[in-house]
Amino acid sequence: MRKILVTSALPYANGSIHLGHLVEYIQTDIWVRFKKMQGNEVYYVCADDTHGTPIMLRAEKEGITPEVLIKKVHVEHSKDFLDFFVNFDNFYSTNSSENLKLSQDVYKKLKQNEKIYTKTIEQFYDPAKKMFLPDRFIKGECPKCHAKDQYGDSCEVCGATYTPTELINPTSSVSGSVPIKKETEHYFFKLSECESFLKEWTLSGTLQQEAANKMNEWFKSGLADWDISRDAPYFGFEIPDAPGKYFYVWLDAPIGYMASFKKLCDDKKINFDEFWNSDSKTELYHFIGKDILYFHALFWPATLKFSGFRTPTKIFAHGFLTVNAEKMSKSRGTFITARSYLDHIKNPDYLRYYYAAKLNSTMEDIDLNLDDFLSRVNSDLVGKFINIASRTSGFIHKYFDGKLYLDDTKTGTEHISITQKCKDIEGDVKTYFESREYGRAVREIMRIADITNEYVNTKAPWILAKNEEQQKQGSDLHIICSRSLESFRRLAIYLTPILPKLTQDIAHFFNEKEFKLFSDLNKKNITVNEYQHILTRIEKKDIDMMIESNKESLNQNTEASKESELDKSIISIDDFIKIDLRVALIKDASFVEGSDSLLKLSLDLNDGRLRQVFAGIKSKYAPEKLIGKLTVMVVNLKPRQMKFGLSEGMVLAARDQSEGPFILYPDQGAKPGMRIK
RNA sequence: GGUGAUGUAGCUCAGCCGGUUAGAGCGCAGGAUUCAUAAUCCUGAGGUCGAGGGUUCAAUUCCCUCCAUCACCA
Repeated sequence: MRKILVTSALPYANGSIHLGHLVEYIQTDIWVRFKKMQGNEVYYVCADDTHGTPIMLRAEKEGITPEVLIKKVHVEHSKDFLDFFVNFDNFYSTNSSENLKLSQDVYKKLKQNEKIYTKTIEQFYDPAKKMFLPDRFIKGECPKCHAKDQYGDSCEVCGATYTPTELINPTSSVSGSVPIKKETEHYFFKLSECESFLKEWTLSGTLQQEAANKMNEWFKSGLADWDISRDAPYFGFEIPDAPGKYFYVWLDAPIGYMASFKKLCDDKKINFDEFWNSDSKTELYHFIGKDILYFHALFWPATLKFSGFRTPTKIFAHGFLTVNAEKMSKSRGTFITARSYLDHIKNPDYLRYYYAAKLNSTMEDIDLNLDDFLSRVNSDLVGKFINIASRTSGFIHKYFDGKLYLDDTKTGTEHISITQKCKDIEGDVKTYFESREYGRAVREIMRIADITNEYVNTKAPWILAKNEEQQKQGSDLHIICSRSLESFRRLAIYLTPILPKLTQDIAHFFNEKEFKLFSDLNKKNITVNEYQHILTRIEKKDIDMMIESNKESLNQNTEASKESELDKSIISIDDFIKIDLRVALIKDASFVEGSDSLLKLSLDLNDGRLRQVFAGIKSKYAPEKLIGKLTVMVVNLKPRQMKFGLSEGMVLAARDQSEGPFILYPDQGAKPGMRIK
């Protein structure tokens, strides 16, 4: 009997659960149900991740406190999980007294172990809002490709990564004001000192091969210390003895696993220390998405290790969900929330089945192909699996009072072999569940469902039933239908971790409350109720409507974002003023040797020096025609080193695809050096 | 840009350490059957295993290059 604690990653309390989240919760829930069916002592905990700037700002925007916001979201999330049969033993919140205490304890121990230090760093600060800004709340021009409106950490256009300080013309997306750089003291965790421990830990079978490879990459580039503090205002936990300093959300989030479990322990009288002491003999598994591997495979074990707790037994990372082979998209209607699925498709077991059929133990992405989803669920579950009961139980009920006949001593081997085939796959199915190769498990189970259908077909009980002799106890008719239904029951038990609701209905059909343990497989006296439809097919129109409604509800957003795109192309007077346009006298102009298009201009702004500008106007203007004329020049353009020399600005000229360039001349009276605005 | 992963029949995927005519489910075509929610069963068509090189007696399977897609870059 093993003692196991399992977690799924904490959903951020800033948005709804969607089908992408559900890959992980369903994957974990299947595993937990499986381990419980084996009779192990298993606890599955999770919590809302409630801290951080985005929560704080969203609450403010909605005109409520963060506490009210996260409570609202917690209710919503809890309902979603419940309705998808994600069976947490406790679904808690990181904003709990348990988490506060544990976070501070962990921190104090890290400090005692000299793993914490402070350092003054320079960060962007929003002077209007009086707060420091996380990278993603600063927008500006990419320093590499000069794409506008990029986040403070990376450019979505060219993919460059940088620090917010490198952005050109940064603005705060909180207040719109120009952020200033400001010094502040931050608290750091000495991750760099944990390298040897982490190498040992991550490379000792705690991670999937691919994840371990990823770790190696990170080790190669060296581990940087981890900034664990944020300045007020911040929605989170204050750092002990550090007024105005808060734990960065990623510090207290994983501790939320412990806190959620602590609450469960207090409620259910479970020994918390047995699971978390450094010498714990229990097992601890974290299911996560591959995107947060860094936090769970580096920070988290290091934090635990150096605060005196046990480290995770294994980290199970999975890939992302795509819908119809593409990233979930709001405009395509494939950004589907859990609630929207429930509203339209209704039965969560369909999705659980489909995910299970595609899940494996790797970090590969999985695809929800909606056409495939429809046909797979309908043909596997309804046509193939449920059909076994549907086509045979009528005879059992009609002639044999609902009782199955499973006496091996009076049954021919060809019939027994159906039972045997079910038994044969039991070991493999369990191994596949254990190793999270659910797709293989499903394939095996469905293979036997096929064999059972073939068996029924070959034996044609409907023909036998016409013979009165066959309507007696122990007849071939009785045997065939009994063996088929027993096979059906066994397969249902195998499928129980995946399909909790459907298999519970099947249990009821067999006059049982539920399939609780794999030992239920050995039940001898099996009876069936009259068969009623347990499962209906998915209808194409429901899927279509789901997509359509997600499009609809998001069209407004799309339109809003289109509008803001337009807004973005409009610049303020302040932006325009930044361009220093001046009247310039062309003192000299000449051809440039080696260039087909350029003229070299010498421009006078009446400020005591001449500026050299290269202009691509050779095709239209002879140098001598230009000398002595006035034109318009951008003065404060960053000088650019060209092959022929430094160009200190540009002159303006009009052109389109077929004509031009035509340079600009100011009206009479304008003088060199005059500002144009 | 760097790193990693993926690319096998219309669709979704399996193919371990290289070895005879490359597999499954779904879909499709033809047939059978009527117990079952037109479900089931049988038969069949469909793939130059992303492209090009290389290693080898032999490569979908190993190596290199390229192309495409995806992810990560704290």
